[in-house]
Amino acid sequence: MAKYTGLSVATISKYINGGNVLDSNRDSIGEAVKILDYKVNEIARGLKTRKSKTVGVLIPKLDSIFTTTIVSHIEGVLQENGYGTIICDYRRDPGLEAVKLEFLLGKSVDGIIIMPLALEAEQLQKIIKNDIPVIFIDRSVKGFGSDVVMADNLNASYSATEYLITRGHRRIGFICGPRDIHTAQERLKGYLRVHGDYRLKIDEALIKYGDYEIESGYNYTKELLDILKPPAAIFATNYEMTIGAIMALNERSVKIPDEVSFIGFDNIHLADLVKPPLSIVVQPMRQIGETAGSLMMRRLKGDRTGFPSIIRLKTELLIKDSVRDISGVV
Amino acid sequence: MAKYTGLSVATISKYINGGNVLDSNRDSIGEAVKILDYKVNEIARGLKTRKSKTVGVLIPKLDSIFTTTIVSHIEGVLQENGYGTIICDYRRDPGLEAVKLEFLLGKSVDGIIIMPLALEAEQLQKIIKNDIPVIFIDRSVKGFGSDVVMADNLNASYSATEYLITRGHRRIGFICGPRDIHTAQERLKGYLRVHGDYRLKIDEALIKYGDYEIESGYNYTKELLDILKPPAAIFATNYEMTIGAIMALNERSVKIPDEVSFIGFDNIHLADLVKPPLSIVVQPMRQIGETAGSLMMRRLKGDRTGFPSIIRLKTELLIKDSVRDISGVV
DNA sequence: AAAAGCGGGTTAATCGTTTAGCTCCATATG
DNA sequence: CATATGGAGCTAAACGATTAACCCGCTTTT
Repeated sequence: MAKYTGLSVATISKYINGGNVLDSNRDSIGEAVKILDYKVNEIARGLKTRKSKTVGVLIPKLDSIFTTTIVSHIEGVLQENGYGTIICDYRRDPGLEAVKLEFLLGKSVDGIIIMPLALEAEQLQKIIKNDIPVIFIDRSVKGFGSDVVMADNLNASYSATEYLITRGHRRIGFICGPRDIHTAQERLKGYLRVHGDYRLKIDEALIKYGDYEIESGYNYTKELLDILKPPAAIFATNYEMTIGAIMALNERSVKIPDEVSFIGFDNIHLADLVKPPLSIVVQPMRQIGETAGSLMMRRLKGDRTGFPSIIRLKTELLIKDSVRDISGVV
Repeated sequence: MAKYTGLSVATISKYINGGNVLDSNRDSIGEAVKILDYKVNEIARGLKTRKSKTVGVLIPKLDSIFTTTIVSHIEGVLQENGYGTIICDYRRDPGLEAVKLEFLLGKSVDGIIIMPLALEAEQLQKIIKNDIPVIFIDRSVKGFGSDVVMADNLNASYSATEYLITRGHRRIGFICGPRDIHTAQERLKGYLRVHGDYRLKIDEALIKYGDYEIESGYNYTKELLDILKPPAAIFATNYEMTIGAIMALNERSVKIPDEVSFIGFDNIHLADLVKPPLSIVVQPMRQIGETAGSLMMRRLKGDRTGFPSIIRLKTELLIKDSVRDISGVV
């Protein structure tokens, strides 16, 4: 390049990075770029600027629509800004989670977006010594002050449960996520709070702690059906457990909503696939991804306004035909 | 590092890259690594070796289990080998497809794994001027000699259709993918070939060309139900169209398999979710991902044996209860 | 005993950028 | 007219590794 134009590399660097260059030179460099098909070598640039123009995305699993839809939109925003997205799936393995986090840092990513599982603040602190931006999605890590983008899980669960209550349901089976996951705690809180607000007693037997996998949705639904006074409604609180619950209900030939009313989570496709169409809590996956992506871009540009910001995005309760109104029935 | 040990950087480089170093020095360097918490700067290394230790993965959509499961296993293999996976979702947009491909190359990836849509050989040739390894998954690009890893679509479709035929079905609705996609062509070939082998006539009205989206599965299923002599069985040939088909059948309250027999594709979760459980053609997603990943690793190591290799992986026909045996019925 | 071989080290160039600091020249200012 | 001012370009040093070329001294070979 320098040779072709007869200019020094410094001038060319100026041209590329928008410095002052004479029009005539500007033209000749532009021409050279075309002819030599010049592309900046981002690696060399990265060495100098200590920026790799990539961000790492660390997620628990890549085979769940919820996660991948978010990732897809993160990737979209980042790519528009010239940033690459290095993805790491830790397969819900706490060991891998830390390993892959280190791996990402080894690749000198400029920022990290994490959907954490078992990661703890201390550990994070140790692994991430340079202060690159970290954004959590869906869940946060206690004691680690950082931006978080998540759905408003508490209200999501509150209003779904409230919907059941106002339709006359009093015994509502609740298939919850793991006790140690923040999202799950929030969803449980919503369930509990609405019971309090409506002065309803809580029957612990109706609360099942699953592990967010199909299997547990399946097993706990069966358990719920088997207790002495089975619930008149079941609320499954994530994508996979919704699938499992439906499998169990189908297997037992339980009629929805005649015998049991049902509300699921996330699984918007599923909603219309089974008969009758299911009422579903829908998380704003696209919005979560885009918000996380653009927040990351802001942080990468050095804008620390509002740090650490906790962004809760509204969920939607999609009403279909899987809930029976028994409020009139005595 | 060099300062700490009193050795030259060259010696340290040898240590890192496995050259001959005196035991005593080896120890002291090892100690220095610990104390200084030294990590090789892959960017600097990349500048010299012209390797970024990252592989680009270009896919049409990140919100389909089929794709993401594959990506997840690709990522797994690559990560084990120290390679990062930069992902790009082109959202089934041919424009974006080329743009993101260039983007990936701009990030100096060492190799590229593509699930192509509209990309053509010529275009590819132009974009990829340096001869980095390219591996196609699921579909190939005509005229571009490169490794391909895919499911054996022809046989998959052949045996699913054959299964229907041997159960007495003669009019089999076939919801095919787009005419210009190789995978879809292969699946169609299987359908046609088995008809030939069994000396059955083909009714063009039973073949619907969808676009691999839910919507088209839904619409074409309805169309199939509406023709004068509707098919006794329907075979949907991808994940999304299987969902759509089931939605349509549900909406029309068509009983499976009493009124219509059904075989779906890929959607293994769905299989048990609906009543009755669906028979499904299952692609070996994990195997596709792992094969593509390790093939990429081999190519990156310079092993060109068998190039270009076209790897077809066996699919499985998962038999459940959605097909009625009418071979005895006259 | 001299030559050859080799293990283990060093030096210095290099990869392709960015950037601080300098020079040069033209224009504006007092 | 002498002096600031500042635009545009250049030089050269970095960034942190790899690597070719070379050197030293010990062992082995003849």
